[in-house]
Formats: sequence, C-alpha cells, structure tokens
Amino acid sequence: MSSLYDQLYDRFATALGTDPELRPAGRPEFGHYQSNVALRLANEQGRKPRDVAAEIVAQVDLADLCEPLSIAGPGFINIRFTPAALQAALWAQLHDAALGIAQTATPGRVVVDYSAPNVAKPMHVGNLRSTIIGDCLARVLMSQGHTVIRQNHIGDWGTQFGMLVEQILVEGVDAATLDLDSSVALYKRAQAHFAEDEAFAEAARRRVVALQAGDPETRRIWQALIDVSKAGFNRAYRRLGVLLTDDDLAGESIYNSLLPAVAEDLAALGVAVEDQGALVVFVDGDDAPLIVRKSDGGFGYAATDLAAIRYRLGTLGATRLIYVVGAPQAHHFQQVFWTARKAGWLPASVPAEHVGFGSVLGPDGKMFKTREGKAVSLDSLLDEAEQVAAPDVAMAAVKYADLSNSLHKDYVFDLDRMTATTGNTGPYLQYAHARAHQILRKAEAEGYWSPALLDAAGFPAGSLEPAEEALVLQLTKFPDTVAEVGATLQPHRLCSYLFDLATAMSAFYEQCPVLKAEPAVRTTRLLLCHAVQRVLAQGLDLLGIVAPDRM
RNA sequence: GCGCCUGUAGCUUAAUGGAUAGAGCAUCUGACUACGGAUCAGAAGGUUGGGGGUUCAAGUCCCUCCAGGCGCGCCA
Repeated sequence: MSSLYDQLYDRFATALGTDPELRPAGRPEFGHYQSNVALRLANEQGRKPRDVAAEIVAQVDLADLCEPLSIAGPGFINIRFTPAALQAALWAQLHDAALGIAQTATPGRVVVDYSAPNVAKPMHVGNLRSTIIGDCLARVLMSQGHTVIRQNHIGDWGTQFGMLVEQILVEGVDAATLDLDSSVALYKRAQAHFAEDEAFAEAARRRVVALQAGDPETRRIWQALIDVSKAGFNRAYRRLGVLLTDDDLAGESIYNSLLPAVAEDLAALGVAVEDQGALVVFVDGDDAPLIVRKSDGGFGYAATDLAAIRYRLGTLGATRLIYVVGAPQAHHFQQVFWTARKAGWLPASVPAEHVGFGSVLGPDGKMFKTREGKAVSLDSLLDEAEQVAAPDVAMAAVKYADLSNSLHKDYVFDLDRMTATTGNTGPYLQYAHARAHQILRKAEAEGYWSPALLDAAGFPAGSLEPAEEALVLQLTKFPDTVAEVGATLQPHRLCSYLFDLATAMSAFYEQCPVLKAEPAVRTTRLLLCHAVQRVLAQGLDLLGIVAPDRM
C-alpha cells in the first residue's frame, strides 16, 4: 500500500513532471502539507509565484483526497486531506501486515556491522552506542523487506592475545575456569607484565606467532578466552534486547587467513605500493596513507576491513554495506572504501556507508571514564539504570536516550533525564502505549471492544474532532517516517515521530472520552486507541524497545 | 600544520533552502473523589557563536574569524 503522502506526491509529480517539494505544513492553520514548488518554478520561468501556484492548483486533481487547495503567502500551496481520506488511509494501514510500511521493490542483502566488542575487555559505553544504533537500523531495514545480515566484528585477534595466553601459562591458570571478570583482570596483569618485563614481552610476541601458526595449546587457551567473553556479550545483548546472537559473530580472526591475499592482490593491482618497508595505499587527496601491511610483515585493521569487504560481497552476497562505528573512524573508512573501490572489490552499485556517532560523555561533559580513568563498564551503567527504574523501563530509557538525538553529536549520560516519565523519553512513550492498552482492556471487559470491529467496512461515519483528526494524521505518517529512517539511517527521526504521536495521543485522551462516548463515536475512538497502541508498539519495536501493556 | 565534526531559549534538543526557528525539562498560571495525574491546557523564555556573501527565500549553501571535540604511517 502507499501512504497518503505517497499518493499526494504521485498526483503532483505526474501532473507537474517535477518534484512537488511537499513538506509537512509549518502551522496547523496551513493544513496538513504544503508544496513550495511554485516559488522555484516561478523564479525559473520569470513569472509571478502566485500565478504559477494557481496554475498548479488547477492542474492537479485531488478531489477524492483533499479539501480544495489554497494558495497562501508568496505562493505556497496548502493541502488539507478530507476526514474521509484520512480515515480510509488509517483503515488500510490497520489492515496491512506491515502497518503500512512500504515493502521495498528492490530487496537487498544489507550487511550491518555493529556492536564489535573486544574479547577479554568488558563492554563499555562505546560499544553501547554501536549496539543500540546498529540494532535499530537492522530492524528498520528488515521491516522494509530487505534481508539484513548482521555482522558482529568482535576483537578476537591481534597481538594482545599473545600476552594474554602467555600470562595464563606463566600463572598456571586453568583456562577452563576463567570467567569474564577474571579474564579482564588477567588482561590487566598481562599488560603490566608486558610493559615491565622484556623477557615476558618477547615470549608474548613469540606466542602471537604460535597463535597464528595454529599451535594447538595456544589456540585452545585463546578459544577459552573467546568463549568466556562471548558469554558476557550474550548476557548484555539479552539484557538490552538486541537481536545479536552467536550466528552473527564474525570476528577479526575469521579474516586472518585472507590477509596475505589482500596485500598481494592490492600490490599486483598496483593499488598498494611499498613505502618505508610497509605496503601502503596512497588515497587521492589524502596525506596519510592506508597501511595494509606493516613493515614487520604483520597486518593491521585496514587489511582486516578490506578482507571483510571481499568476504561480505563474495561470500555473503551483500548489496549494501553499513558500518555502525564511532565517528573517529570516519577517515579510516573513507580510506578503506576508496581502496576497495579502486581495487574493484566494491563496485559502484554497492553502497558502503559509515554510520558514525558521537561519544557518550560523563557528567563532567568529558569522555565517560571512571575516577581511575578507565572506561565505564556497560554492566555497571545498566545496573545503575535499573536502580532507578524497572528493567523494561530502564532499558527503554537508556536506548531511547541513545537513539533520540542526532547521531553525530556527543551526549551526556544523564540517568535522571533519560528515565523521566515526562518529556521526550522512552518511559513516556511506554506510558502512552500502556494507557492506550488500558482503555482497550477496559472496553473489552465491558464488551465494547473486540478485534472483530476491524472486520467492518471502515470507520463508523461521523466527523472528527480536532484532537482526533490530528491523531489520525499523525498515525498515517508512520510509513513515511520509517521510509525516511531507512533512507537516512537516522533513528532519531523515528523517535521524534513517536514522541509526537504520544503527545497527540495524550491530547486526544484528555479531550475525547472514549468509554463514555455514544456507541458510534466510542467505536471510532476505540479504533484510534487500537491504532495508537499498534503503531507505538511497532515503532518502539523498530527502536528495539519493548512496549509493556502495563507499567 | 592539515583534515573532519560540533556551536540553536537557563538546561537538553528538532528543523530533506521555504511562511511567525518547533519541542521537552526547569520556572510561572490554571485543571484533580481521574476512561491510571507517570497527565493535560496556557504563559514567559531565541539578534540560531561573530562577520561577510550567494538566493525571491539561509539555522541550513559558500568564505572568514572565534570556541570546543576528534583524527592525521606501522594499536584496533
């Protein structure tokens, strides 16, 4: 099905042959939407804007959808849907399996790379953002009919494992007895040991070679470390209610065997060249080269990311790549994408997007660290949130706070603000949902409401009060909002939409008695409650937030 | 030094080049034996960091300056 906005757009575009520049009306008295196209066309044609607007109004046939169009100000065309069109659109939406969300005509295989915690390190607030944002984007893209391939690029490979394994052997620890806390503590001891004992450092370096060579004992201990951390990741994912499972794990280690070929192929293609003993790529217009192979022959994360691109296109069949990684990595991805395109591994038909995001800041407005200067663990943060609110509400608060402002901006982790039950917060949206649900429950108990009412031909006849009309209009914008998030990869747009919906719901709730209304009006209003409840639940689900029936 | 990002009301923030910059919090004023007040209605609060420019129209695009953050060859 196509949304009201889509229908409007098509009518105008067909009549004009150009983008009608439809925008939500700036003020209620201007109607529901406005078209600004007359001003542009008038300028291009050297005519008066209002004349052009009048011509357009005469040209577009919208009698079945809208009230007569009006021209205002310098040449804006104001558009107001008829109540019947609004009700029909909402009715269709309620009978659509996807609640009106447009199913893509060109389903793709979208790889979403997110979360990416490190083995033997506790998950911290930096992982939090990637996890929450990536999960939301995955859900939105799936809702549009794409196949989403989640990739959790965990840090399970690299030089740190040499010293970790070596430390375990030196201490005589049984790797099977490790848990998350003890492996983290072990990592800290290994780091200190590495820094102060040259003999140990040398042994650790040899241990890296053994790991890469597949030495069985080294591999066994390494695997034990991963298993311990994996269990910790999964606990965090379950707690947060994100989709990631073991099936989505694709850590750095799986690309290890592919790295030499990446270097060799880039060299053979002439994309990478030897410089100062390293194999590097000089990216056009960029001073800093991308280092594919270090001068000691080892590989860094550039090589891993390039190997991952080849794997994701070649093996996973990706048609679109999305990386949900902190904003500081923007330059790195720019270089990696450039290199992959240059090498022909990433054709122009496959978009590769880095969804960067700002940092989570502490109360002092600086990078979130403990007093000792260490990263704040995710668990401790979530524990703290759950002291303020029940688990469902606490997670909603944390996730919504993370998703509700522009991605590229930093934000301060402020529990009081995010758990507030009023204002633009997760708990407020959950509350609006619970209220709608409450009315339906009561109505059902009194025999006023049953899902069978949806089998009718449409809404009961009757006009809409302003609060009802505003609510219906907002409900019909749900598909457009989801489409927008899918296109821009900006979850905060969905948050704004849902907040506006909850606000419209609250106004309706206040102004329009449901259970005490006369039967026909009551049925209309119950259907509105039902619609609000479903759209809020579905919208929150796309954000990865649960919508409890009661709070 | 080069590059990227940010700067909007006291605070947190929205705004695909369009009308009077839209919200929330806090503040003030109203509405409660309520379809759960975990609420709603209203008021007040802005020279969108400064200065130029482009445009019929600029928070948005261009230039410049200021402030803050981040990144810039062998960590990931």
